[in-house]
Amino acid sequence: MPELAEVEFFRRRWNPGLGQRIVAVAVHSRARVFRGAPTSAIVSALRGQTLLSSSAAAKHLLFRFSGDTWLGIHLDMSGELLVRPADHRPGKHDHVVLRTTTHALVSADPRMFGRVDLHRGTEPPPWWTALAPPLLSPEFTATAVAEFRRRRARAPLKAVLLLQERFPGVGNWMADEILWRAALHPRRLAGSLTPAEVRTLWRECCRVARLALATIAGRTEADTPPDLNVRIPDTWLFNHRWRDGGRCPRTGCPLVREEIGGRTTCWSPARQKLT
DNA sequence: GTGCTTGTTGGCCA
DNA sequence: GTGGCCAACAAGCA
Repeated sequence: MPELAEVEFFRRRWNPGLGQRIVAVAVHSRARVFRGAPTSAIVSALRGQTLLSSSAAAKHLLFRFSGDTWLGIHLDMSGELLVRPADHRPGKHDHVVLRTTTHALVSADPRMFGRVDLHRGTEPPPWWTALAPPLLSPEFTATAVAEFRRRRARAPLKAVLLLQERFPGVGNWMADEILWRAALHPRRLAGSLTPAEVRTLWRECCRVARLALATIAGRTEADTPPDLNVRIPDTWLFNHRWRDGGRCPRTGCPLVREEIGGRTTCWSPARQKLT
């Protein structure tokens, strides 16, 4: 589920642990999420350390602890971070539980496509520094989008927007939202865009990232993912994309769903033309 | 039981 | 070498 803004939302969920000492660590030792780091190393590295800060970038989370210890979490499709009372008993899908004296910081992931990584050192791990510049950074320019489009000229726009090396944090629904706002058909080949269309695409990438962060990342702790749709205005494609018989909020015409680039894609034929 | 699922990766192929 | 496409990963839900 989590894309850019949802990842940021989950990052904030662990804020009650900031500045707190981890008094105990519980892990689900056989879970697939630990394929990047042995659970014994995670337990011994984090126990007794203090959570100093956290960051979210693209679909990744990085938590910095004292003792030059870092915990990376990728939530992938079904991961979620939670805060529970200190005496929380781990459920079936709670793979990491970091206990402070007041809270339990929980990382859960039913499908286990996500991963948990441990890093030791004064600097953040290499995979973190190698992430593409965020959509809202000065490095994410219309020129960079134009250059990338030239390299991926023969791929449909939908598939191109999902490439994290240029559009970090963009997932399925964000890609559809961006193309819908830019009035570009998801099947258009990236190489076919005019310079003006490239600029529009870039602008809508930034706009959707900003809107998503403002709307989703700032939700309160009481909000849970099933309530997500409630908070999102009906003027977005988001609220209509999965509903059978959904209609385009701008034209009122029926929406279409089809697989493009290997992913279910929703668009408004009245607004997004192929030619 | 069947058929879906908002992500990523590696292997295959053009 | 580059880039597009697909299956696989695993569990829950309708």
